[in-house]
Amino acid sequence: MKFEETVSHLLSRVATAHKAHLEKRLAGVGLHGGQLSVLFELWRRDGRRQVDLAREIGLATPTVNKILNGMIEVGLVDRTRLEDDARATRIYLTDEGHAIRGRVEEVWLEVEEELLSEFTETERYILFDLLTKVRNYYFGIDPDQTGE
Amino acid sequence: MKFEETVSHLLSRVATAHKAHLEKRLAGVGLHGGQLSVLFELWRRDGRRQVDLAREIGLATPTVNKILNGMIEVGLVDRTRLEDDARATRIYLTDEGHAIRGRVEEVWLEVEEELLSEFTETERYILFDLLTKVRNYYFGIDPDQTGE
DNA sequence: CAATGATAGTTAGCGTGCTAATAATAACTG
DNA sequence: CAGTTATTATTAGCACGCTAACTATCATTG
Repeated sequence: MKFEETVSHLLSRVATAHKAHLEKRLAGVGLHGGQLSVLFELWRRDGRRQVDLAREIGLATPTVNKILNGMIEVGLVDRTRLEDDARATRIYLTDEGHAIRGRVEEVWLEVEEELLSEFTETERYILFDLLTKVRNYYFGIDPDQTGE
Repeated sequence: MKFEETVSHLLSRVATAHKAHLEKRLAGVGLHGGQLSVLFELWRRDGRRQVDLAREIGLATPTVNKILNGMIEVGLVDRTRLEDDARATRIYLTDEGHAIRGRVEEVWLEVEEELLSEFTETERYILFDLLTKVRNYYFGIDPDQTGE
């Protein structure tokens, strides 16, 4: 059997390569990959609970917790306890968390453009469309029916 | 700016979701994701040096080293020192390393079919083609010219 | 209102990826 | 052939993803 000719194998290779590539580029603005995925969500809406962030990003809560600890250390976000629910916390962007957005967008556009330069206009559209389908496939799977 | 509408962001989401999905499926045959990528390469050709495996798979040598240590522990491969070069080692599949192949192929076909069931015949071909382009983009970048 | 169950965050521990730094050996060069 | 350079494997240490297990709190229900 030729594993190399499967979409799954291709996806795996592309996945790690893409992540490694992003990591290198983000180093220029002092960010890590995981931090960026959280920032994307916080830039959309501030002051949410960790569990809500995690669900939206599609990561496990311990993963988000660890990433947030790192972000608090470098001063990108603050963690505030809720008054009406002592279990939960709200995550707020600091001034630095807001300020870094411009630089990140620059890098992001560069990365996107460099990657897309390999493709024609039509291919870009199709690639986006097909990847969206793959994403929906994974995030559409009901977690309760995932296991056996 | 809408990060969600970039291919890079889509790729990131799909990347982690796909890897997590693979990991769950592979648990059924007692394998981890990294081990599988090494197995793919060893099934193609046995008895290669770690550095050659790493280059072919597209991983850093310390990463491959760690994965191999785990595989030796569970008895999938053996590590042999070269006689004519005391620095290098050769990695050989054990009987178990060969034997597991059938079960892995079954799982692999399942995963592939389930994912592809979302797509038409034409879309599958295009998806494979576009992902191949992305892979070539990342692995075609000359490491010497990567930096600034 | 006491007991039970659900929820939020955290800790511990593992596998996978990286870079930087070491040690040992091979290869090359003056 | 002595000294430098290059190569191979390894170690240490970090980020990121997961599950399992724990604590604290809230909600529900007897």
